[in-house]
Amino acid sequence: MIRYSGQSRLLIAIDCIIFGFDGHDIKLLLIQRGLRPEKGKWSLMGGFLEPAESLDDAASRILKKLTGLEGVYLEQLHAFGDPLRDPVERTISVAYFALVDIHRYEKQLSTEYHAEWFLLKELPELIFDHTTMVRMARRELRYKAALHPILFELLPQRFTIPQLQILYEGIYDTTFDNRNFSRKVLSTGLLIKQKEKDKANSKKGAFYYKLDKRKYKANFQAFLNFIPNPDKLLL
Amino acid sequence: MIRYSGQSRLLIAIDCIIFGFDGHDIKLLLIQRGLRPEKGKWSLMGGFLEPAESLDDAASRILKKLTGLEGVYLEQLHAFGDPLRDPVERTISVAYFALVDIHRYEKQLSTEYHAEWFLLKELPELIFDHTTMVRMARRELRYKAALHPILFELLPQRFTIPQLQILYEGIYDTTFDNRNFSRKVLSTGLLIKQKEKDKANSKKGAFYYKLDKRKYKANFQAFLNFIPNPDKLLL
DNA sequence: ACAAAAGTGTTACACGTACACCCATGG
DNA sequence: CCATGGGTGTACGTGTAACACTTTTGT
Repeated sequence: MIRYSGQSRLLIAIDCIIFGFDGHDIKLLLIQRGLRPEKGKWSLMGGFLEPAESLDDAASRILKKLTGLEGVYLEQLHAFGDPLRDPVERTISVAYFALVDIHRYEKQLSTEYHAEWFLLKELPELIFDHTTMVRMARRELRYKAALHPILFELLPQRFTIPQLQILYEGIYDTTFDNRNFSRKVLSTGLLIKQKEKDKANSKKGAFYYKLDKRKYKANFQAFLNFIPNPDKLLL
Repeated sequence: MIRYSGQSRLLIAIDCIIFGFDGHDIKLLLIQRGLRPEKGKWSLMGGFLEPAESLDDAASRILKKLTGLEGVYLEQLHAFGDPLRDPVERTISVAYFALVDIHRYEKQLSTEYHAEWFLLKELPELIFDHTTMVRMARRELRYKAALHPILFELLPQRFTIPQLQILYEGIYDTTFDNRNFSRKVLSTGLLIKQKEKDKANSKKGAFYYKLDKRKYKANFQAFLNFIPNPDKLLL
């Protein structure tokens, strides 16, 4: 077998920043590290890249191993390669962030991996550079969510506009005018109104909506500033 | 020395997508690959990660080795890890894209690395998955440039608004209304008007401008849609 | 009846776009 | 003195934000 000579080879890890939303707060799924060093400390779910799999495949595999979920939103965030980031041995980590509907995941919490949901605003200390990863993922999520209808990935199939608003308000740590918010969201044409109402949170009740998957996929582009007709330009 | 056991270790490459602008067209700097296989075919400038350097440092080193330039805009794009992307041996490539002022670089072209500027619209066939990398970089550049004043990195210190417009028009492959364009750009307050005019391209002459570096660095956030007061929200 | 959340109507205004028109200058 | 590209003034329309007000229903 021919190989490139004279070069060093390194471990490749994948780490997953897993976001969830319980209806009130944005949460992050963490595990208690099973390996030494830092055993017992909180960590992102991760693993090593295997010889025959792509980075995306590895991220999916690792996410599934922890949550049992498939087909969730998963996107490469950044590669982290500081020489000292892992004290055991030099390791490059490719971080992915995932958006999961927290309700689809109510299983082996605290069993095999000692996994637990933490409030994004009250995270424990994390191993290595995982805090940096989370900070970058959070920033990226804010960024993307401002331009793309990505946060629907965190909601159940059926949801109300007020629920969506609480989610957005959590992401941006602010409050919006509910009247304008619902109109703006509906004006995208991405939502399909259902017949039933959610009466858990108010007396009047808020209509449920579902995402129009076709339009959702088709409208994933941006609509921007600084350029006259951005809609027509960006792919 | 303790190491993680039972895991395979891989080569890490860095590849640089280097954009330039000559006043008319957007260009990409490519080299002729010196290694087998695919020796002689066109390729992005790249190299292997060395044991003691970070990914960013490696990208800077590789960029400097080819262009002699330091302090240019350089940003991680994506990690590519398809198991078969390099036929010699499995290699993870972390791609970076760079924006350089093409005028600062008029040196050893076609000497040590057989480097050459190609029109972005007329690239030759590239080795491995480099065409995919370029496509992603181009997309990212469009995306970022629509939100951030990033394209100034491609211009010399002193430039005119019409030059800037030609650059934007090249990126988005379209034309803009020059009257509105200049006003919009000036309204950002990022430009400082100079006393001299560039009379090379018109009889009246266009004033030169310089970038207000302080404001430039301060105003690197986005101003967006979908969210009521995005300016105040995104960091 | 009342409180509380959901949602509609209306208005003011900022901003993007279009375009008539003026400016400066070299040939 | 006119052709050419640079640039200003202005008018129009769309989209966003603000907020008064109506709807619905459990207690």
